[in-house]
Amino acid sequence: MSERNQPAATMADIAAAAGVSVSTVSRALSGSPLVASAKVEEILRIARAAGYVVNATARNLRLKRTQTIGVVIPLAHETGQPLTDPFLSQMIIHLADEITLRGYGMFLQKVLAPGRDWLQQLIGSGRADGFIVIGQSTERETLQAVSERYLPLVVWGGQLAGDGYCTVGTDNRAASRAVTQHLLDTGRRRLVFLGNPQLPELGLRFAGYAEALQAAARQDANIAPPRSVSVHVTANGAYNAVRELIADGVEFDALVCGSDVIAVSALRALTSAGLNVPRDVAVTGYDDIPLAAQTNPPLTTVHQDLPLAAGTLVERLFRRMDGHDLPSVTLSAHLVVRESTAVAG
Amino acid sequence: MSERNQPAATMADIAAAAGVSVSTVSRALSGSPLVASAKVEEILRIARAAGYVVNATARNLRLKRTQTIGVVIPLAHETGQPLTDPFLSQMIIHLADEITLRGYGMFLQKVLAPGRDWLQQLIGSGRADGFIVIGQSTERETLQAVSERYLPLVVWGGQLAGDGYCTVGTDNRAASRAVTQHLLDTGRRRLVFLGNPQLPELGLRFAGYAEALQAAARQDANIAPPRSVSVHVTANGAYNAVRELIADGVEFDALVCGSDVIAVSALRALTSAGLNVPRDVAVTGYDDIPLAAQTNPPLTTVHQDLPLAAGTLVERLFRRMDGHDLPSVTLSAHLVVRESTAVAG
DNA sequence: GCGGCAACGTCAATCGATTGCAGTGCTGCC
DNA sequence: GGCAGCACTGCAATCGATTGACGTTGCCGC
Repeated sequence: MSERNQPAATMADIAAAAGVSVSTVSRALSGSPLVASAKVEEILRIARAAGYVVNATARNLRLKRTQTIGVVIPLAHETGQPLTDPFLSQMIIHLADEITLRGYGMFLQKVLAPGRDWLQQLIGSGRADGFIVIGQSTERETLQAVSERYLPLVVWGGQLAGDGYCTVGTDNRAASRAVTQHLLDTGRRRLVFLGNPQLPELGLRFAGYAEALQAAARQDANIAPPRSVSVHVTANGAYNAVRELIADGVEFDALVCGSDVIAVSALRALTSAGLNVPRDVAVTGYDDIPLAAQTNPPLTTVHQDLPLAAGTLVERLFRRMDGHDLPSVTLSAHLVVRESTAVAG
Repeated sequence: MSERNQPAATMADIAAAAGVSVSTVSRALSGSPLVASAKVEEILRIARAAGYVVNATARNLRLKRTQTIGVVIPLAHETGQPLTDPFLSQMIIHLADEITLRGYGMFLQKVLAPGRDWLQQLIGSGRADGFIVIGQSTERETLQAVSERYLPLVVWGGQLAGDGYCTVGTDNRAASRAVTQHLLDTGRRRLVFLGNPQLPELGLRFAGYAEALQAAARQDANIAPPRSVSVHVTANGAYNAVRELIADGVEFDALVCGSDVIAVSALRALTSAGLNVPRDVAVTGYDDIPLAAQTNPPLTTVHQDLPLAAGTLVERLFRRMDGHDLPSVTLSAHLVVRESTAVAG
């Protein structure tokens, strides 16, 4: 093992071996027409034999580009607890696909406790040519501020009025309105929203829910007013919240959950409390993770096209890296009705 | 927008603003005791005001370390088809956690069609200080060759005799033997293995399955010999394979699936063919992804501790980066019995 | 035989930071 | 008063590659 970790060969080594200058090696390797083709062959042969690979760091420094996209997951709202929402992790895989496809690498960074200037720090470090931020967390101001001076930045999340940064996301409000309307149409009257409306996406979903309820309440006085219960995105957050709701004697016949993960946890809580879904309580989610179709009963939810979402994020980002200031995009999402909201009876 | 994408400030700018040399700024920023504390304060103030961030590329070049871990997913065995196994994506998130915790960044790279020297290329590029390869795919020789000359490399996967690289993984063979034994104990006699044994992990799982069968066959002549059906890891691979199995008239009362994803797909196929699980056919998986507990019926599978796995991978890697040549680790995994293997009747 | 023009290579600056070594200026001690 | 010594600070080399601006060589034609 003595040969382990020998210093890697440099261009100078190859140049020496080939009896030419470093410049010539550099040009040969990048296919410049300034080098005689016989020489290019030779240099390539030597480089290959030596297992030489151009040092990315040096090249990046010189060229001021890294061929790398930064993907950032801010988790200001979550203290501790590794977040493992399948939606999130699948998104990352799809982003990796899209980024790899374009010949770029992906620099993944979770930001657990965003300090002052966390995003500026990341951007300023020059590790990536552009950034995708997944989820706004509670960091809207930061995103807003940064986007005013830095173009190659795209955010997955909810599109809020007044926010100037480029977002890609589904129409959370409309989809949530549709979910709520579906529950009302199937006879539910006391709907509780589960999720933290501080987070932009969940805030919009809550807004859609509230709108649908209020509109319906004008026709039907039996409809309970909007009510939201904030929930930690941790493993048992929703479970505990639902158990408390029941313990507190709150009456409800439907839970509009801010995400599928919350819904799955809520299902468990309801079942463990002896309540039947959908007979006693209907439950809806959001995201349509693979799990949603398999729960018992299967979950009514909102389907988001993840590959399309990832593709759109990356495509937007690359066009912004080219200097185009593109606006936000809203992707369509559609209601998927399953048994968790089947008509009681 | 005219101020967008202004060239980032450099250390020289800060030095000029503070009326000192670049060296002093560098020292001040890295907390060197060689700089008068009043001056440090001043430089820090100026740097902060200017939103200055040390350029990571330049620093990396100079220091010859990147504070970055490369995570590589080789997919030689899969042509096309973005792979979205929840196990894999969850693993990535957990790795990101562990890596972030240690103050490192994570460079994620999917290698779709490994060419000659793909891993050497990646390592030689100097983008990361160490590499974690997730899954051996069909690249054992490459891993073997590289590991002889490059220490900071850890592989998630199956541990095969004769392989010299450092792996972390569960005892696939023993766990699979336990699964198979469980099926035999509950009365199954014609067990078919689903998965591609070319892949080390699946090969070991197949081996465990075959061992258990052969041992039992010595007591009971009714036990059918081992039989494996290779399956693409794509969305419908297992579904189609199972349908074909049925169409071909193959008799079986249990499917030992190489992974939960395969099992879920197999469940669908069986159900769609009018077969009842577990009455007509028992089904088992491997990984215990969240989905496994929620399928209908819930899946008997092998639980792997993902956070522990990720933690172990990263811990091994860091110690190898420190120059310690640690051996492979086998993590324990345990059988989780659910209804998909309930006793018939 | 020599001017001139391709064709091909090399020199050296550059990217932005780090750090060993060499000052510089001031203090204090004899 | 002179000098050793300390506390800072700056110079310049360095990391490894890229590339514009020059050499150099060879060959052709007149």
